[in-house]
Amino acid sequence: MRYSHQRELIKQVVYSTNSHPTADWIYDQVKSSVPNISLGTVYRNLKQLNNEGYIRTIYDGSIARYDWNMDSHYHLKCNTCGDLIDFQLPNDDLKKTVKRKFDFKVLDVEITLIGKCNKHN
Amino acid sequence: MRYSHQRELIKQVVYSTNSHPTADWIYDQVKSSVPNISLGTVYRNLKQLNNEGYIRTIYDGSIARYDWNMDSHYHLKCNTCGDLIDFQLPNDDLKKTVKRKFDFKVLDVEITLIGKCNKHN
DNA sequence: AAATTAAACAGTAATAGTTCCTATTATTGG
DNA sequence: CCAATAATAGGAACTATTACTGTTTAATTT
Ligand SMILES: [Mn+2]
Ligand SMILES: [Mn+2]
Ligand SMILES: [Zn+2]
Ligand SMILES: [Zn+2]
Repeated sequence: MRYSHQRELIKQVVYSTNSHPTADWIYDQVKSSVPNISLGTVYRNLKQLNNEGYIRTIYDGSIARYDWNMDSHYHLKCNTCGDLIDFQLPNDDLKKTVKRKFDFKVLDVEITLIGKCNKHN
Repeated sequence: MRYSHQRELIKQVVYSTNSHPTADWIYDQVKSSVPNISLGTVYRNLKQLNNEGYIRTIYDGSIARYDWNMDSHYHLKCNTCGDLIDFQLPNDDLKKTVKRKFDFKVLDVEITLIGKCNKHN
């Protein structure tokens, strides 16, 4: 992967926030340095940064958000303000612990384990 | 909510499978009984069935799938064949237990807890 | 049973997020 | 410096979903 000014800026923007930004938000930020960058460039580079392991892509309902934090961690999603908050836990008694530690009322738990099923051994 | 033939069929289709079907797949199924049903009708009714608590909507990456199983349960997503498989577990030592019980190699765990954060008490 | 009312409909246009295409520009190894 | 080609800007295309509108249908009232 060859160096590109745009990709470097995009990476910096993702690394500058804990807000799990969308492509659009990142686009707006980078535009202040490179006014005529195109949204396609943002998406292309986000995908590359994802594939190279610099960032990860998480889906918030149907929209993609980007996360510089590559540690194994989970997210609390507030369905009032939309915030996505990092958390890390030993997996025991999730709801109660989250209520106690984060003062976060869990209404819905979504767990997806991604991997390979036994059809492909 | 007034009775509708279309909604009844849509509900039956969702209840007839464990595959967590997409709107499009449901549309195709229902078309065999009601050839000129429109996709908008499928989406509208799926949303109503969801709001009335007959089915739930789950997001598989960026696309919506529908699930008749209203019990608290989780999903295994195979990233080779795309299958979404139900599972239910006490939340302890997830990866190892899943590997042992389901012969499913977990590459990535996604957990989202949806609720309300402490800003809204 | 006919008339009335409004929910649900089919068909289609619009929207939003994302990817694709192409001619041009920028990076880099030699 | 130059040639090779990766990356870009700008815009078209695509996909899943929602919104709009005139018509049909289910339910309620005469
Ligand atoms: Mn995170
Ligand atoms: Mn399920
Ligand atoms: Zn909040
Ligand atoms: Zn599989």
